[in-house]
Amino acid sequence: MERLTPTAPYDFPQMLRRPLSRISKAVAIDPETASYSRALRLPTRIVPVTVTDAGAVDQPDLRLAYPDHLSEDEGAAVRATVRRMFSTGIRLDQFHELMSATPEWEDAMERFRGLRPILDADPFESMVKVIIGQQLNVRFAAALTERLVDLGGETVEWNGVLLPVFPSAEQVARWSYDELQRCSFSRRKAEYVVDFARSVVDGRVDLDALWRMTDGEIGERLTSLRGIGRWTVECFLLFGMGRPDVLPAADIGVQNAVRRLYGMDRRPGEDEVRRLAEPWAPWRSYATYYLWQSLIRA
DNA sequence: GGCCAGGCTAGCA
DNA sequence: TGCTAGCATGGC
Repeated sequence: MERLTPTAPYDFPQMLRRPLSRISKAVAIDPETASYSRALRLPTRIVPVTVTDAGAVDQPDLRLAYPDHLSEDEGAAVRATVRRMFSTGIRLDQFHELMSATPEWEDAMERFRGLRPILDADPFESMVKVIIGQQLNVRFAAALTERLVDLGGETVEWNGVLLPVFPSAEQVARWSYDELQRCSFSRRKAEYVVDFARSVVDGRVDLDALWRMTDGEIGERLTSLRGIGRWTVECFLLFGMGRPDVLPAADIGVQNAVRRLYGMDRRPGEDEVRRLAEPWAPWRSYATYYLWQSLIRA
């Protein structure tokens, strides 16, 4: 058991009550004990991890457990991944300070105090989930993601439980479009997902290289692939790369949430959202996440 | 039953 | 560059 020492405020129980789209079969959440378990895919092996919090919002005590037979390098990789996924290095107090200057945000900032997104474990998984989420209601998107995990069929044993593992790019690349269509994927969505996996496997897309790129460079690289547009890249930057200042201003959900928060009589357009959001920089990703939350927990 | 959902592509002006 | 039809499916 290792301590992860995030900065306060940090509301772990609230983070576990996430929007449906971020929950898949590959993640086991126990609300009773406030614990989060899943398998991580390292280059060398699959590693199950469990994260718990024995503290409170203003004194978080986040802890990480994983099997003790890992090498030093593997342990370091697991710790780095979990720290990134659980946003332990983010100074959320600065975000709260910034947004508290806007009266429209007062209620949301109080309700969501300490809330951070739980990011995806790796870029491949993230992109696949975002492509699945295009233009679909979140519930159905979550169901499709579960079927994808089922199709992979891989599990790892951890504390007496079998944890399903999100399929690798190599696995998905071998599937046919038909296989995904039988899981209720549209033909196009099946093509987008499988083709993306194939471009990762054959090296046309270097996911590791993305970490060293700017948001703009990542967008340029990824939107050149069929099925990946601006919205998809923005969500990928948010949930896959953990970039802090992304604003999907064309997103219907963001527009609906802004409309409600600001008491508008119609849905604002992309430009209007962008203008309104200027003062939220450099925290526009967190503002976006809180807006989505406000829709789900209305 | 119809409209909508945390869009994208291809085709056209 | 900017607009639009078509896509596919489940939720409500």
